[in-house]
Amino acid sequence: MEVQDCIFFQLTKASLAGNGFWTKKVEHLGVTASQAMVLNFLGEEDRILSLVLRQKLQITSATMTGILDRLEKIGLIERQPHPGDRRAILVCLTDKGACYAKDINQIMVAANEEFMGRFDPDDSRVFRHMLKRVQKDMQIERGNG
Amino acid sequence: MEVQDCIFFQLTKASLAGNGFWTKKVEHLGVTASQAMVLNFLGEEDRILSLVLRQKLQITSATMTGILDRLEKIGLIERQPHPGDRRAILVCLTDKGACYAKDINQIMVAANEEFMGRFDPDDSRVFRHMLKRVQKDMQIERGNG
DNA sequence: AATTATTTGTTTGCATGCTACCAAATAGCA
DNA sequence: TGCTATTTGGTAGCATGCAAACAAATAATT
Repeated sequence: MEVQDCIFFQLTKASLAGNGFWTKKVEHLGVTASQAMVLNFLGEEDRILSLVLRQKLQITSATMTGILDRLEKIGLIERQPHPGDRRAILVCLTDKGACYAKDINQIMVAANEEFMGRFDPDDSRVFRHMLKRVQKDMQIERGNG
Repeated sequence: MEVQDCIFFQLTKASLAGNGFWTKKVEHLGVTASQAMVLNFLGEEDRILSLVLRQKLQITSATMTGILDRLEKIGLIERQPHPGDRRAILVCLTDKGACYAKDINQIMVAANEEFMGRFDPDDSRVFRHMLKRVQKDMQIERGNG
């Protein structure tokens, strides 16, 4: 079979295409696609356990560490100690980070509409449904790192 | 909006899930998901221009260089000079690489069937169609690197 | 209370992916 | 022919992603 017909190839390329689109929408803020996702999540639930954050975003702790390092470096988040558990960390938005998170949420809504708007609504619905199933069925246990 | 409902997030996660599935199918050969894609393509068209290869696989020359380096290191491909153009390179399978390519193609067919088989055929069709559209519409000019 | 097991986040090392830049070779045009 | 533009593959630097190994802290067990 040809590579172009391989579902794994198609998934990879579609993902990179979507990611490129999303990157262009947030790069003027000086953040990457993944960083923007983290900020958006913190905009909903600030002062959150790092553990919860990475479970929601489905990334390993190793990946999380790097992203938080960079967000902290540019002054958008802070790591704060957890009062009841000295192993754990609370991830908090700075004032600047909170502004960014607000912007990013609006950008995200608009980008999703722009990206999906040109497709047939029924196709879009099936597409979303399939993506979620693929994601869930294959989901790996992401306990620790 | 929530991150989980963001199409870019969903695409990324579905892609990683699919990639993880594919990786497991080929890792016993000692190659990665991307390396397996390259080998599979060479199984169809051996002794191919590096340029053509990276256009078909839609990767930059920078990425291509790394993948070819690693495949060459484990003795599955060779870089050969192009007779008519001293800038260009011909990518060739070794004997061992040709065997691997053959195996990988069979694995690919089986993995695609296993991965997609559990979905409704109509949904699968829409899914494939949407993936291709996303990929094509967003396609970036990948001239050089 | 003391030992063991688990959890949390970091570090290390690897493989992709990108952009930007570069040297060498070829192509095009004056 | 000689100069410029383009093409080709490579390098450097960065950001994710992963698994595996760790230190520190907490939980569980004896």
